[in-house]
Amino acid sequence: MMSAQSVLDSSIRARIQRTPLFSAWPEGAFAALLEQARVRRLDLGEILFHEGEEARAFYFLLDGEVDLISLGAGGREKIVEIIQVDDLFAEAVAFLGGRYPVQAAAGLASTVVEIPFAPFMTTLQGNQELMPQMLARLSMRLHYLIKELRHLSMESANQRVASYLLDLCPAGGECVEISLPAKKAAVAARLGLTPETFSRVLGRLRKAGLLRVDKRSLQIPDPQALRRWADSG
Amino acid sequence: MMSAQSVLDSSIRARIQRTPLFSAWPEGAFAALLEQARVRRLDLGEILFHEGEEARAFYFLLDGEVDLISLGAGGREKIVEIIQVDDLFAEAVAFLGGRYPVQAAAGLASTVVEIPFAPFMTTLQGNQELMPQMLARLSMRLHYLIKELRHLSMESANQRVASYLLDLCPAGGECVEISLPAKKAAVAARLGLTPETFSRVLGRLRKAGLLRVDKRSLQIPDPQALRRWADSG
DNA sequence: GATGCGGCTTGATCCCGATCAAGAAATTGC
DNA sequence: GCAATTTCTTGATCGGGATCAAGCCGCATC
Repeated sequence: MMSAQSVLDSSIRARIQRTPLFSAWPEGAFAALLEQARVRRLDLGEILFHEGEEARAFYFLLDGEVDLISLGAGGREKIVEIIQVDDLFAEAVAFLGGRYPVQAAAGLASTVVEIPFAPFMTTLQGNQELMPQMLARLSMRLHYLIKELRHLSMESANQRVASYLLDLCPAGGECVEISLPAKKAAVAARLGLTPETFSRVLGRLRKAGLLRVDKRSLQIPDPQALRRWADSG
Repeated sequence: MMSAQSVLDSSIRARIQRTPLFSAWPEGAFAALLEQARVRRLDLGEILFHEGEEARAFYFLLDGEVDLISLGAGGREKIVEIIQVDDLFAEAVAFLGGRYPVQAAAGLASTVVEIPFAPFMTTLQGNQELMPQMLARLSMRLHYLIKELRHLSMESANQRVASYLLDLCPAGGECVEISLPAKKAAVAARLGLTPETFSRVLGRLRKAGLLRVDKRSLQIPDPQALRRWADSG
C-alpha cells in the first residue's frame, strides 16, 4: 500500500539539498527537479522496487529504514546495504542500463522522496559542470563494494562483525556507545551471516569483555583491543 | 625488473584508441596523452602497483596477464579480476582518492602501457563532453562488482564455477569451445576457491557429461543443461 | 495475570569447502 | 632423454558456519 503527495515542504527540500550530490546544483534546476518528485509512504516489508525492474526514479529516505537486497537462487538473500535516514539511494542506477540491480524493501514503516530520472539526466546533460559530483558518488559506491568484497571473501564471521562494529564508531576516537542501525537479523544479513551466528559472535565478544550489549545499543570499552582481537582470532 | 621506452608505435596507439573510453577523444588530446605514456615489461609475479600505494597512472595490457588482487589478514588473497590483453585497467582509480584499492601483479610475463593520470584528468576537465564515457566505465565496474558480490555471498562452489564458465561463452548461442583465461589456480582464486575445490568441481562436471576438459580448453556440449545443473544442485 | 507473538539466544548436528598429504601429469632445464 | 620443478588431480580429515530445534525475554492485548 502506498500514498503519494505532490508538494514537498521546504524543510524536506533543505534536507535533500544538503546531500553532496545536490549541494552544487543551481537553485532553479533543483527546484524544477523537485517539482516532479513525490513523497511515498511504505509499510514494513513493502517493496519499493524489484531487482531487474525498469528504473525510473531514485530516492531519498526521509524516515524509517530501507534495505537493498540482492536475491539468489532458492530464496537466499543478502542485504547489500542498509539505507539510513537522509541517505540518497539508487541514484547510480541512472547509468546502469536502466534496470535496478538489487531490490529495495522497507525494513520499517518508512517515508521516501521519489525523484524521477528523466529531468535529472536532462539537467545533468545541460550542466556538465555537475558531472564531477556524480563521478564522485559512483566512485564512493565502487570503493564501498570493493571493501565489501574483501570482507566477504576473506574474513571470518568474527572479523566481519568486529570490522563492522568498528566502522560504526565515529572516526578514530573513543566510541563508548554505538547503536545498531537495524534489528539484529537485518544486520546479520548485511554481514552475510545468519542471526544465530551473529548472536553467537556478540556473545563471544561479551564474554571476552570487549563489548557490552543492551538491546540495540552497544558499548565498546576498548576499540583497539577489539581491533587486535579481530586481527588475531 | 622493468624497462621503459618512450615511443609508442602506431599499431599500439590504434589498439588503445579502440577502447570505448578513448574512441571519442579528439585526436590531438589523445596524441598528447600518449606522449606521456610509457611501455613497461613485467616479469612473472612482478607487482605493478601495491594496494594503498599512491596512484599516478593507469594501464593498458598489451600482452600477458595481470591479476588484480585484494589482500586480507594472514596472507589470504582474492583475485578480484583477471585482466586480459587489450583491457584498460585502474582508470577508475582516478576518482578513488588517489590510492590503488587493490594490488596488480603479473600472472605471466607481460607488457603494459602506463598512462599517467595528470594529463588525463586535465583533458577530462577541459572537455566535459568526455565525462559521460567515464561515467559509463565506472558504472560497468559497479555492475561487475554487484554481480561478484552476489556470486560470492550466495552461490555454492558448483554454482560459481558454472556461472563463470557460462559467462565465458560468447553471448547466447552455442559455445562448443572456450578456454580458461589463466592457469587453473588463478581462476580458482578469481572464484574464491582453492585449486583443489576447483579441480573437483570440474571433475564432477566431467563425470556428469556436462564438460570436456583438455588442458586449458573446455567444451560445453550443452550450455542449457549446465545452467540447469547450476540452478538445481 | 494469562496468552500470544516477534526478536533474540543457546544447544546439537550437519555439510561444504579448506587443509593436509600424496601422487600423476605436464613443462622446463641440462 | 631424463631429472627437476611446477601444475593439476585425488583422497582423507577437519572446522566454521548453517541448519534444525528449543527455550527465553519483552511487549502487546485482553
